[in-house]
Amino acid sequence: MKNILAELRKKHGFSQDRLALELGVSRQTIISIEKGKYNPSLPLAMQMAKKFNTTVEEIFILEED
Amino acid sequence: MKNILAELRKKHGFSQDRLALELGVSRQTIISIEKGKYNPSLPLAMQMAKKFNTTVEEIFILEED
DNA sequence: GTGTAATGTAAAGCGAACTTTACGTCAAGG
DNA sequence: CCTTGACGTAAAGTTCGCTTTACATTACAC
Repeated sequence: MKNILAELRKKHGFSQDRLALELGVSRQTIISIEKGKYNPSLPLAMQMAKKFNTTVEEIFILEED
Repeated sequence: MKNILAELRKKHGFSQDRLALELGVSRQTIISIEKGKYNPSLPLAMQMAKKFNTTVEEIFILEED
């Protein structure tokens, strides 16, 4: 899974810290997801899509196994 | 989080067993998600959307806290 | 040069997602 | 009847998502 979260976040003028706050998660969580260390949970992914007025599929790219 | 997975699955003529097989997860996982016991991981949710030619947002409904 | 904002790493701990195994129910068909 | 398919529950174990804390780096302001 790749994602364009960092790009989207910057485009909307958020710091990692502020985004974390608004999504109700820790800054570590944002960093780890942006860096591809792990995938967000489904509800978190959906909150992100909602916040940036887009869809889960546009932020996260499903790759083949 | 609510979801219409069971409905979609039946509409496409899959048993829980067969869907699990095609998604590469256990039948327990399908049952638990349909019953709302827990949320799927993001990649699993996206595979489901892909399989049913729809989007994550149409299968899973984000609720407020 | 000292502060402070933004980004990053690391590690320990907790609960959630998922697996495997095993057993129970109920309906339909032979 | 008895089997077989589809659905369900339960419990124990592993891995992953997320938290908290603490510390390092870079860059820009004053």
